[in-house]
Amino acid sequence: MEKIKRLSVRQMLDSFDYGKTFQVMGWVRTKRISKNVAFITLNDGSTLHNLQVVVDVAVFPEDLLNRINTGAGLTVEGTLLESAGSGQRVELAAATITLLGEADPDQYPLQPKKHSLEFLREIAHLRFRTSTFSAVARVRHVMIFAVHKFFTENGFYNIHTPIITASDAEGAGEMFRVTTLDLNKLPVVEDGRIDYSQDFFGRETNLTVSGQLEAELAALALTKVYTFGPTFRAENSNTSRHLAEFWMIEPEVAFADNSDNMDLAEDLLKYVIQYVLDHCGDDLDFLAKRQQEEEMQKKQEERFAMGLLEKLRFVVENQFERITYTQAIDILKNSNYNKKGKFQYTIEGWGADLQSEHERYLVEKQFKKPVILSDYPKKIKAFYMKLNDDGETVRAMDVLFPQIGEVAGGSQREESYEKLLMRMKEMNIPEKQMWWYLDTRRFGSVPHAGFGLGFERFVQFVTGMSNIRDVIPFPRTPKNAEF
RNA sequence: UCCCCGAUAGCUCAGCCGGUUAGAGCGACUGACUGUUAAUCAGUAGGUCCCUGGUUCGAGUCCAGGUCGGGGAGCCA
Repeated sequence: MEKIKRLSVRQMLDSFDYGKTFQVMGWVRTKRISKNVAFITLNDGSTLHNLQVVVDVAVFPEDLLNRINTGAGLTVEGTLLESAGSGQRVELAAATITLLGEADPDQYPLQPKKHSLEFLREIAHLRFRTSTFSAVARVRHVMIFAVHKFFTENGFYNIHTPIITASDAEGAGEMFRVTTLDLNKLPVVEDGRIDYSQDFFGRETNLTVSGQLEAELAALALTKVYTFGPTFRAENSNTSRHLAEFWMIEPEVAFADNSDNMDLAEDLLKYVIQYVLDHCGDDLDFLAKRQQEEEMQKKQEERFAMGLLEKLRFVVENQFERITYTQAIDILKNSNYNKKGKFQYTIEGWGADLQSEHERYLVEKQFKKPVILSDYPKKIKAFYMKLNDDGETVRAMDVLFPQIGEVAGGSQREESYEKLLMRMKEMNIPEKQMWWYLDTRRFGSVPHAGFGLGFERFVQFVTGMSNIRDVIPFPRTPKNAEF
């Protein structure tokens, strides 16, 4: 006997092979049972949509049908039919049903009803089974693929930079210590300090906060490189935009200046968004509807004017606004918001870092589109950023998006050995430990630039999810490392 | 880390000025129903009112401390 062909739910829904027999496997979303006929809604994650399985109640044992509840895993074989109901084009008339795994309805926490995102976060191991989280997972995957595709098509090489690092000079935040020492019995040297020479690596090590410095080393040989890896920050940040463990995309390009850097960031962001628009229609439609419902819960004045799809198309179709820090300060200082005291922090003058309310004003009120801010005062930026001729500003750039704020930040790097050394001294960076980084400026140093793009923030923007904990499967935040 | 808000049934919430037996909707369960779309209709069960201490004749309700969650800020991506 010929083996029955197995199709995914997606393939089944796309098929026109009416009358043919197929096999499908998936999990029950809902079951509706009446006297003669039962309907089982099946999902396997291959698509947002579900397959309707039609069951002749007389043919199957009552006991089996009773055990098929929301969450159960099934194999169904049957005939593909044009649906007699109006909700779907095709349906599967079941000939055999195998119950692979039961889900006791008294204990299974997912119910055929709307759940809050807060509740689903507590059951993150099961939330993949909801429409929202499966949609986010699929979109996230497509974005990952599009990132690699973009860089590959543009001549970049992907570099795996280390996750464990001995450098604590990346300057991007508090680090997580990596050690194999017995914390209850730490070896100490005479003055009471911990003897790290006995640790696994023979020195202090941490989880990386950025792959940038290593990416620079690679760029100064391979010209165009990027990293796309996990990053760890031990900051006690409790916001909807911060994670202790997140994924960052960090391109680094030799023979490039800060303007090339901005072009690259804009091109990458637009490419990935366009790719998702082209390949995730169903999921985006669902997420758009979800977001719209969420927006309706808010007060009128707090609602975001554009729908999700409208917002994504708008970003793809419009040039990002590019202004310098100095111009931004002027705009903000002369704004009605500032004059009427609507900002919590009034703009007094040049030199202070912008508050997020100021960034949001520029993006959402002034320009109404993504903004790239550049040439910040050197004292609020990192040591490796290239000093401008004015001696006061550096060639930094931040990409600001509506709703999520800073999505990327980067700069042209200081390629002059002398100037870099000077900046390291000014900012108390341990230059001895950074000998390998400084070597790049001693041997064949050339202009180069790069940036870091927070992947989860980007996924937030594309999916419209308002909390970053809902765009990564297992979020790591202060006081939370469950699952 | 700071500011604000919250924690009551499996979920989402109501519970008034402290008062006797703590409620609703959804979900679950049982039954009815000739094709349903998160089906519908009828019924049933389901509670450590977050924890510790305090005030009081009496605390879900008031007070203090804590834990956890949410929103905002800072830090940043």
